Amino acid sequence: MKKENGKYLLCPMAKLQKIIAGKWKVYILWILAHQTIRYGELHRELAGITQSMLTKQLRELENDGFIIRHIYNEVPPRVEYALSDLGRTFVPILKDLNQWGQTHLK
Amino acid sequence: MKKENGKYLLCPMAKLQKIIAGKWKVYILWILAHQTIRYGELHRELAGITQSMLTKQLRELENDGFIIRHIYNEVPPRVEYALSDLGRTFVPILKDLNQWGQTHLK
DNA sequence: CTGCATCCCATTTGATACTG
DNA sequence: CAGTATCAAATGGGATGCAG
Repeated sequence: MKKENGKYLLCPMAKLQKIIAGKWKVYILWILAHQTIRYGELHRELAGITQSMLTKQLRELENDGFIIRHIYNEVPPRVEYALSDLGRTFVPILKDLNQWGQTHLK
Repeated sequence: MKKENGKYLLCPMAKLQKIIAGKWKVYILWILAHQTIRYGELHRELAGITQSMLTKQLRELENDGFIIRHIYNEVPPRVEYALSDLGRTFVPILKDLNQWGQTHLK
């Protein structure tokens, strides 16, 4: 590992950590990694999350550039969420995390 | 991805997420990934963390089986921290996270 | 040097009700 | 259906002082 000014280069981890720090972020990304999904279905998959929290997490992921929100002008309203290009680059890591968890956290 | 009872298998991620959720956990692991280190030096590397917080995080990582605490009966007291076998299995993921951050979070 | 105890604040998360 | 608003609760994190 490289050092700089005698300190470890922790910076690259900093932003990344904030992304996966939330209680639901990785779950949301993990679901979106496999499919585009509507708000309502996402809410059902994430048993336990409240609507307000889900909305908040989705907004943050959107602002961080990880996901894309597609609004259809229909009645009833329909909104779909999908990974962005950036989000897709993160999928291999999600798979590794999942694999590690299955292997080591029995 | 496999489903079970109509829900995604999020469980493997659950415990893992709690480990990396803390504000300092990944940093501590990242430093320990490269060397065994004393409490004091770790405290200096992690600029900004308070002693009580560092102690707390180290205890949690120890309880989770990620790190090992080695106490030397000396005066002045000396305590060294190192990754456990389990902790070392997590190093590749830490490297991937770091690499991803450097690539995508400029 | 290592690290515990106490108090305190900020942020995060949750419960509930309501709306276009 | 897909949210927003409001309030309450839990948690995380920090400041400070003390101790073996």
